Amino acid sequence: MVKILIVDDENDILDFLSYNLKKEGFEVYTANNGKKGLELASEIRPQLIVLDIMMPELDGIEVCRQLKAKPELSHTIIAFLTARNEDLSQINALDVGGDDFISKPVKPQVFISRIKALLRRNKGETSADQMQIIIADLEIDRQRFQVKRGSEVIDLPKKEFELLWLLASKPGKVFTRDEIYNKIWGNDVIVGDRTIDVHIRKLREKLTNDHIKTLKGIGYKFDF
Amino acid sequence: MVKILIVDDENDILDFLSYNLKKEGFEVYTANNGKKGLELASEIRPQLIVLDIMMPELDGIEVCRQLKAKPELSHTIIAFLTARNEDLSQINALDVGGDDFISKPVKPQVFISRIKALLRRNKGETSADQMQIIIADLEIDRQRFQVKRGSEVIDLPKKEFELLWLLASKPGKVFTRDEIYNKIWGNDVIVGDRTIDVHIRKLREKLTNDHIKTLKGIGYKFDF
DNA sequence: GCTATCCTTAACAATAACTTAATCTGCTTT
DNA sequence: AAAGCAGATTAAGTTATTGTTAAGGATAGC
Repeated sequence: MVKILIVDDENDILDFLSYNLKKEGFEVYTANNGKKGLELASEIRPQLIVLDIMMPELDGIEVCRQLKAKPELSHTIIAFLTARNEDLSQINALDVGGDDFISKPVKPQVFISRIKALLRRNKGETSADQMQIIIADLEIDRQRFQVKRGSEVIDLPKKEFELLWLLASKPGKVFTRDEIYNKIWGNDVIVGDRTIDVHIRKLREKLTNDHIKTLKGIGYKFDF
Repeated sequence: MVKILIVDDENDILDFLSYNLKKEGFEVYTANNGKKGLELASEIRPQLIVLDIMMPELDGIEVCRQLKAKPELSHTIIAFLTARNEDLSQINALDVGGDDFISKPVKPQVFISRIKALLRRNKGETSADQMQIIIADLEIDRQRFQVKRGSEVIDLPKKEFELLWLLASKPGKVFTRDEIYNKIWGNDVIVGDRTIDVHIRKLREKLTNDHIKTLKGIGYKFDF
């Protein structure tokens, strides 16, 4: 049975996430502050810990740091909960050893599917390069050149896949057209103005979800 | 008489699988939850257990773990039933001691032939390296350089066999042409552009089933 | 040495993926 | 409100990559 620990200072959120995870058959533990979280983690050794970043006293980042310091917990999967606006803390949290970010407000379905995807990912290999990006409701699999949304599998042709991979590799970052050209086509290849647009369009069509956002005059970004 | 136990929470599936196995002359038992499954298993000692992974309360993985803990059942063959999308959980289930995965929706013919293949396999040795891959409706046998589909036996020449073996060893993974060259011909050997295609074509011709998929500009993958 | 099977090659055909071009749409600017 | 701009949309080319076929060379078994 997979054990999951949730650490958040808001009891409502604990209840809500806990309920949804239990419904999926997980063994769920909760803690409403960082200190208790650390103690519980040592005791129960969960496979995965959901950590709210913004907490009084011991914040999520610090809890994560201390978890990683304990050998028995250093390989536990960490999923951070972030408020929509504090997205810049992502970089910091990744440095500290987090595996994923889930932004509040949390939709149950998205939450569950990311938790499952994370658990799955860590079973694979000891992660060679990065072969997978888990983001929003998508699982982008470089090994298969395909994208999964829940149970739906979407095969993508090469250029479309590379484009999605690029955008999703730094969610939120705006890529200019030039950047995209350089990374996907290479500096020397010259293609017309509308080529990217067409690929973007096809991606949007296939990932019905509207994650790719246009910033006019600037570029594109993956929004989640 | 070979005894088979099926554990699944959906009665429709129990009936369906049960019917097909009985038709083949097996002695079939069923349980519609993990707990009953464990009890029945201890009682009747089946040679093979078909276990649905996704079940409420006690899931298939956990049932398997508990089965393996009982000495009298630790050598029982376990075949997991998985939903199409949760294929990555395969790795975990194999860790836990599963012998095979059968993905839903189940086709009767495929189901039967895999069950038979599993029973056959366990007669032989205690599995040296890996000498056999059982996937989809195929049984790929490295010792004989041949493939079985149901009762049909297909002999393959070396290169074709190696190619199939490679692709089937990581189902779903895309192998680039370069990877294929390196693994099958070796880094130094240089063969023309069309060589792989021709082998692929011959494989497709022989395995009438259409498992080998082309991703243009990327490579080939075994799709199941 | 003869034969059969396997492997590779080459020429050509087929096709999916990619690019382009022409036309729209919506927004901003003046 | 018209013009101008940037991107969206479509459908129609193009091209690169793969499929197909047949034939010749290699290898092994007899």
